[in-house]
Order: sequence, then structure tokens, then C-alpha cells
Amino acid sequence: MKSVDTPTNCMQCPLRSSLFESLGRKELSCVHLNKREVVMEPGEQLVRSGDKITHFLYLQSGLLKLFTESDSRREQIISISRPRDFVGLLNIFSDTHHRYSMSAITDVRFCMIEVDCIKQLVDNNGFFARELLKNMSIAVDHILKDSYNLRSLQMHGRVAYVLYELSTEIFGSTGFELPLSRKEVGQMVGVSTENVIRVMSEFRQDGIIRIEGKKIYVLEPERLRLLTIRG
Amino acid sequence: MKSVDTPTNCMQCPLRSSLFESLGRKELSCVHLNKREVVMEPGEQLVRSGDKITHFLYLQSGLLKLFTESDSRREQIISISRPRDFVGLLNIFSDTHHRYSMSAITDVRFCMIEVDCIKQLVDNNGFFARELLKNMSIAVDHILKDSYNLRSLQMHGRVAYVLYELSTEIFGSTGFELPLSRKEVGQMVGVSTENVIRVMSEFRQDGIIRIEGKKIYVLEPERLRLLTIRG
DNA sequence: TTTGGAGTATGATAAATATCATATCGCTTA
DNA sequence: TAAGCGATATGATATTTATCATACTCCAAA
Repeated sequence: MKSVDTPTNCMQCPLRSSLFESLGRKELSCVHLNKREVVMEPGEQLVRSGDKITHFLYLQSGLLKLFTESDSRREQIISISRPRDFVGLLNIFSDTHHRYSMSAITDVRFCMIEVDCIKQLVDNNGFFARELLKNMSIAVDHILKDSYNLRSLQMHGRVAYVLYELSTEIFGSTGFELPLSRKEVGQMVGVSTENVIRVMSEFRQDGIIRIEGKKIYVLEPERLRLLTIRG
Repeated sequence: MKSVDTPTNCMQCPLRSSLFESLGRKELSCVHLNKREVVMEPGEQLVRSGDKITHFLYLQSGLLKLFTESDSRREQIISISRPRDFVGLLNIFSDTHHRYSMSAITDVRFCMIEVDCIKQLVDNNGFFARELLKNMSIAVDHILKDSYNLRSLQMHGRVAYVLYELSTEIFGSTGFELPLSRKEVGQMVGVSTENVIRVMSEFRQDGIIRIEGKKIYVLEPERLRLLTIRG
């Protein structure tokens, strides 16, 4: 983890979340003064479950994974955070310590705002609070939707689900560099590494995707989509 | 659904949530004037997914289930709401329509407070907003914890998990009346009805539980607990 | 009282998936 | 350059679980 030399001015941050629209000049400058801006490399871990929650994280660029690590064999990935997400927002108001671990999947850049600063904003600015509730609500919806969609699918559908979401929601393109290993895909959807590999090979043989090293090209998005709903 | 004849006065409600501690006399009386108090019988459905969200629900007594009903064969139970829970809190700030359906499992009694009233409280009272965030956070934690614990277990562990949670968290007793059918237990944890029955029979044969009609007695809580962590 | 249906129960079988074994590829490090 | 390691790949086998079939029980409606 490395602090950025020339941090962005929050007042004119191009990535500024709608969350901060409700803040006045004074409040925003408080955020600006209480934040750090940081970059990390792929694989670096920024939070270990059990760590004290000190900062509120706003992801500017790159991808992070939230995961459990009770047992390395059974590591499970809870969700992937994307640019403009508030990472780990879910439990900063109910816990003092992080419940999940976080690692950088790609190069990432994010802001760290002190939790107390955020809590003060909530207390003093109802509109901000409501935006935060909304934001949290959306994050939860997303995790629950994935969780319950996946539960009704078997392995082909599950692997298809990951590939389809990466293509449509994360990268917005039929061709992209797979940021996850086969093992990590398996940890996201509850399928063994070998079977993730097998299923991806089948998709390749069936002409649904093309695999070139780390690059994935979705050749038949519609077939992939159908797999995510019918299994 | 039947309105209660003599609704409780919010100002002296014995079940009043900590959420409302931060409200002044005036705000609380606003809640009181904008609420209905309602009872329902087991099996009655109070929300169908897709319905407009009009009220904020506070469960006074009984149990409710939140579930998806895309396909009756694949109905999944998301969570069980308990007394003092804010039911369906998760998406009232991000959606205009309910995402999940809700039914009464037992006889239930709850308050319905207009959503606009709650939103106003959030806007005007930062402490209330923060309590709400905390409440929501806890609800989410619970759902996620269950979801990810269950995923690492296979069927014996999953069934044990439900029985153990009912015993320790919902009823706080080793003997209780099972409020769910075997089918519903299966829909909670992703196991077929037949296998739920089979596993419960095995637990009975192994002396872990005793089954007397709808009554379940947990004879060996520790063995049940071990099953929920080691599978 | 009978009857039908849903819930519970148990065995047999089929399907899905994990696990084990082995091989290859690409990359880093000695 | 070689050695070693982790990721990918594929086949064979074992395990887990769903599904199908068949009873039995209990309760509510005819």
C-alpha cells in the first residue's frame, strides 16, 4: 500500500459519488482534509478479517475482492468491488471490526476517509444519511441477488453467471482480461477449481467463448445469458 | 390481514425499538398517527414480490418468511424475520417495489408505518438515520453470515444449522415447535425435501434430537453445534 | 364416516459434483 | 539453463445429492 503523492481535491473530483452531492462546501472540505489516497498492486491485502474498522473506503479504480478466510481450502469470495463502490460499507455501522478480508485483484486506487468523519456527516446531514442508506441498500441487493440466483443454478450456470457478469457489468465488453484465476471463480460460485476449468473448456468447445491466455471473448452472449437463467 | 381494534400507543409501546429512542415527543407522535397495527394468520401472504413499497413493517410478535417465488419448484427462503425486526428494511431505500415476497409463518402482529414518514425522519434526524443504518447493517450481516456459512456445509450440516439456530436464536430453548415444514427447511438451506426428512430421521436415530409431531427436542446441542461447523 | 391431499417417511436409482491422479504450460528463481 | 511451482487441463473414480417410487399418517372437507 502506497500513498499517492498528489491527492485529488475532493471539491473537483471527477469520480465524486452522488453520495457527496448533498454536502456543502464546508462538509466536503472536511472530507478532503480527513482523507488519504492510496494505490495497491494485484494480490496485496488491505484488510484482514478482524482488523479494526478505521476508514471508509471509496474505490476510484481497479477491482477488489471481499472474502472469508476461515480456512484456506474453503476461502469464499463474497463480492467484487468495482470503481465508485464504497467498499465494505455493509458493516461499518454495526461492527467495530471487519468481518471479511479484502485484497486487490488488479491495480487499485482508492480514498480512505476516517469513519468518524462519515458518522458525523450522517448525524448532521439527513440527506447524506439517506443517500448512504440507498447506497448500502443497492450493495446489499446486489449481493443477495447474486447469492440467490447462484443457489438455483448448477455448475454450468454458475460459471456462465460469472463470465456474463464480468462481460456485461464489470467490463461492458464481450472481450476482457479475466481478472480472476479459475480457483477464484470457483470460490465465488461454489464450484471446484477443476470443474470451473472443465466447464470453461466445454464453453470453448461449444463456441460460446474463446480463450486466449488471460483474455476471454464471449462469442455468443445470448447463449451465455440463457445458461445463467436456465442452468 | 386484519387491523387491530385497539392499537398500541407508540409513546408507551413496550416493544419499542431502540431505533425510536432518538425521536422526540413530536416525531414519535407523527409515527403514531401514521401507523396501522395488523394481525395475520399462518400462511397468509402480506407481500408479493413486485408489490409497491408503501409501508415500513415492524414485527411485534410471530415469525415471517421472506422468499423468492420465481418458480414454485425453486422457491427459496431468504430469511426468517423475528419479533422486533424491521421486515424488508433492506430495500426500502433503493427500490420502489418489493423484491421478495413475505408470508406469515405463525400468527403475527405488526405495525405498518408509512414509508414517507420514515424517510422524513431520516432527513430530519441524523441520530435516527444512524440507528437505521446500524439496524440495516445488522440485518445484512445476519443474512450474509448464514448464506456463507451454509455454503460451506453439506446437507447434514445445513439441516443441523437450521435446527440449531431455531433452538438457540429464535426460541432460546432446546424444545420448540418447528414452525417450518420439512419442505421449507429445505428451501432455506438448499436441500431437497426428501433429504431434509432423511437427515432429521438420522439425527433422531443418533439420539441428537427427539421428534414428537411438530415438537422438536434437541437432546445433544453440542453435537448439533459441531455439525454446523464441521459439516 | 369416507375421501383426498399434503406432509412425512424410506428405499432404489440416477445425476451432479468433488476428489484424485497425471500431464502440460508458462513463469520465476536458483 | 535447469529446476520448481502454480495455474491450466483432462480422465477416472468416489461421493454426495436429487429424483423417482411407494407407503403411511393426519387432518380437513365432502
